[in-house]
Amino acid sequence: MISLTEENYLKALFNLANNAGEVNVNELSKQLGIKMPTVTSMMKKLAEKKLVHYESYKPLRLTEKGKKEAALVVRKHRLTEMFLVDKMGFGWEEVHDIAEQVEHVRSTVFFDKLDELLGFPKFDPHGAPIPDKNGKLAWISYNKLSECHAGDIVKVSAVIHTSAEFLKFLNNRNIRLGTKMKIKSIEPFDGSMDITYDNRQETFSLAASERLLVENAK
Amino acid sequence: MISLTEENYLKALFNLANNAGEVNVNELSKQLGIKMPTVTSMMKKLAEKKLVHYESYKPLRLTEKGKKEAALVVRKHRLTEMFLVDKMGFGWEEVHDIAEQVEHVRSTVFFDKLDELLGFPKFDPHGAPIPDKNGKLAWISYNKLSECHAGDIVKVSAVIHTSAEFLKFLNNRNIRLGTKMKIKSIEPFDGSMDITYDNRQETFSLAASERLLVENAK
DNA sequence: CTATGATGTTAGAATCATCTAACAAAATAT
DNA sequence: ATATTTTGTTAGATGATTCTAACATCATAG
Repeated sequence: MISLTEENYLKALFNLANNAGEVNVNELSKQLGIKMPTVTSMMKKLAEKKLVHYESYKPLRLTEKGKKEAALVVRKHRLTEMFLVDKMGFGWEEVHDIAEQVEHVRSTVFFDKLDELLGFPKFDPHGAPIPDKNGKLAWISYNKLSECHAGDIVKVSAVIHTSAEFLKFLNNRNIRLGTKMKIKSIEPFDGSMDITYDNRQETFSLAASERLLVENAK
Repeated sequence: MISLTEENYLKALFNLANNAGEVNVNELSKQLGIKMPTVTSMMKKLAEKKLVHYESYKPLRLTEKGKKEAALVVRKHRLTEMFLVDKMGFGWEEVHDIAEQVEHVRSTVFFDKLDELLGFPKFDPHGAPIPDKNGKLAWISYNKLSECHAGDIVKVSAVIHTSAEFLKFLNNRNIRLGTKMKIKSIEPFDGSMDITYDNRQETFSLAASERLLVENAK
């Protein structure tokens, strides 16, 4: 049995993992708001349970089992977010904190029902993919807006590290998933971008353009 | 701040309280599946927090503050049950365990939204009244079916101590809230009742008739 | 290539919710 | 009215999750 606390560590590991699947103790500690020594001891415990590969002074990695369990928590989180937005009428900036709580409900039927009522969605309201019941994730490789070039025409596909502040920033500018935009120019000094979309003109800082995932829109 | 554990104790006290508002340590212990010494120490803690009146060897009573907090937990539970049945399509016998988990979500907006989507219901799927946002409960005095007499015509209004087994028992006999029934006769030996409704004829044991609350239906 | 700062670990303590064993009070039955 | 059973309390221990203080290792900037 995986406790609520353990679920939170697994989810954080899953979300923080880089391409190599590695996470530092320090990062994890900051993400969870829990001191490093506590994290270390929890990692030892999760290693005992074969959920994490742990070696002193080495980066943390989820085992296959750990990845699956983590993905199932993420699944519950994202299904919940989707339900809150689609069926209950919440804004995409409001749902993270609520889903953070609902995700710990232990009832397979409950989440199966959410899934069914939503028509088995593949992505959550922020464009993040929803793992399937086996913890498998259909990865689609979007590009960061920040890595695009002047003249590119792209479509907003997902948002990363979604904070309520950033989502409100997007709401204020009327940007949502699917918004098609053209990159007018990029300021070499600080990487800020001039963008046009929907007859609007906005300038995005690098901080913003790094958090928007886009697809080519011809 | 009231912990999840404390919420469970408060809710159990609320549900078990007799007319005088009293609950024994032993009852509470059985209800929660927690040993008596643990209950005693939690009662001292809740007394510190002014949520319970506690005196050694005396029955337990919620304070006014405790009653309000307990009612707010019950409110969350019953709103959730209502939502699960009305908006998500669960059967009334399935929802208790799920609601038991969802009720601990800490988000006022979430439950306000449930309330709104449900049209501010006054009763849950089992006929139990839903406390308002101030913890106030519109008590309606139904009668137990077991206290009715031969010849009475009554309408099922609520179900008490709803266990999944009892609710399935009712489902199997096609009994739901609003079912109108006539008491044909009562067996003096064991209190079992012969009942007719919807062109059916059934015999109810005392155990069953004590758990159905009814209103006079002329 | 060492000094310094950042990162990670160990040791020990605190808090919460739980338990068992032993004792005490209250209720009940003879 | 005493013995027995039921109910309730005290004392002390356990496991989970967290902390702080002190120490160890790693990474890096001179």
